[in-house]
Amino acid sequence: MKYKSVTGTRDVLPEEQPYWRLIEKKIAEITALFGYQRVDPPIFEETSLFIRGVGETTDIVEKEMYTFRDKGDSSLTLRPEFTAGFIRLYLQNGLHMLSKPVKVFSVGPVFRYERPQAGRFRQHTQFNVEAFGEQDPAMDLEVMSVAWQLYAELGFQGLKFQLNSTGCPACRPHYIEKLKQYYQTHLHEICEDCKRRLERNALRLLDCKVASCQPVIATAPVISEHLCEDCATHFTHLRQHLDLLQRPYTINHKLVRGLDYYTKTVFEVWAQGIGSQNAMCGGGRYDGLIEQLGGEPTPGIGFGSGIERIILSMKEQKLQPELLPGPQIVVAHLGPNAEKMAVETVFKLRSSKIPALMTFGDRSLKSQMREANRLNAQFIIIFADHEVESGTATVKNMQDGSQVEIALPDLVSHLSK
RNA sequence: GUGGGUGUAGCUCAGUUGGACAGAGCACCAGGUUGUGGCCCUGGUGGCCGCGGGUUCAAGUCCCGUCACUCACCCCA
Repeated sequence: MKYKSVTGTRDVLPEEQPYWRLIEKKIAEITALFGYQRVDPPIFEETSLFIRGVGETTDIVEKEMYTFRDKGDSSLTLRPEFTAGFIRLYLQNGLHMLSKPVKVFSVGPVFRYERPQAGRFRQHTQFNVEAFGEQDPAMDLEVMSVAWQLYAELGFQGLKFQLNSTGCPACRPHYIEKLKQYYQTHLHEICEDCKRRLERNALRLLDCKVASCQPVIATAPVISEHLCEDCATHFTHLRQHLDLLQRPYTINHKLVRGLDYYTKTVFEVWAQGIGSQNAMCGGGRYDGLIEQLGGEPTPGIGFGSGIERIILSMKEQKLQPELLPGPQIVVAHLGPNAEKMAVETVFKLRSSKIPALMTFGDRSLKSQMREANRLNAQFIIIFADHEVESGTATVKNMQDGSQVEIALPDLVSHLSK
């Protein structure tokens, strides 16, 4: 085969379309229910937007971005995430002048040059929700609930939030310092990756998966005990809201986000039978990011959820969407005059909004019927010599096998019943 | 970037210690009913056995390389 799809990309075939249609429908319904408006930023932006937005020390920026120069020698990058582009859109189009919060969402492809594995691709489709300009913990609850409701309506069982606070510039540095000090006293016990993390991204130490690191993690200082008063109060109120709604959650001290810009709330939604690596979504608050990208100091919170992962999980959990409807009518024909009648009829049916298709070529009636059967047609209309002479159509019900002869002028009204 | 597994028909896979034209099921096409589907039966289309090199009288089978897929790590949705 000469051409094949690029590593880490995939084709969505007809069999999978019902999943996509269902998820798109639920997204449209739920975002409307919560009052979020759709925006669609372009899929590439100036590279510097992502470098500043995502944070300089993460792998995403260092080696995972699809960065290229265009013919004008501008450095552009296929978006590796949504948030930075959203903020640019928000600032550029004056959405920041609207009353707060400004609540938006989008669905579309994002790109990262990673090694593909289960539920991970170089191009994947992300559902992203953001709320700008509101710091009330009830805002956090609302954004989290959008994600929750999507998975609940798709039929996932045993949903649970994983929740943590990652602090703010006032308190996090102190915590990180404590964490580093602690790890300095356990250097001989930790893995090589963790030694690297200690220098680069100390919070990441906490979700190391190496067995020998687990005892060290277990007795490490916990961030929720080192929050400043502002962050601690915010966290407490969010938990009270979750309790109020009786939404199950686990305080997960090991839950940290890879991107530098997160502050306070970080969360994931887990579903039954799905491991921590298959969190349905990841999100959190980023109260400093908008200012960092050139706006007024503005709080923000959002999440991203990979559609391919949702579908993967739906398949694992045997959550099947309804099949998309097939054509109702197949028009079969034997002989050249009959084919002309078939052509006219199939167009007439479609203009009456009846889904119809005709068979092509000179084929036996048997094979045309097989095709109708395969397509799950409700009716097959047969044209041959007899129908041509009498100006009628033979209409056969594919479910019960009954058939009637209908005068052509009455055909549409007969089938509309 | 690191490590493990796997590459044979459109799909799922068999191919015995290297040995004769490379197989099955499903799918597709045709016939069994020259105007009637699903079930059944018969036949057919379809493979440089991922690619390149090597060993050998002989390679789908063994060796090396490479690419791809896949799982895990790193990182992250």
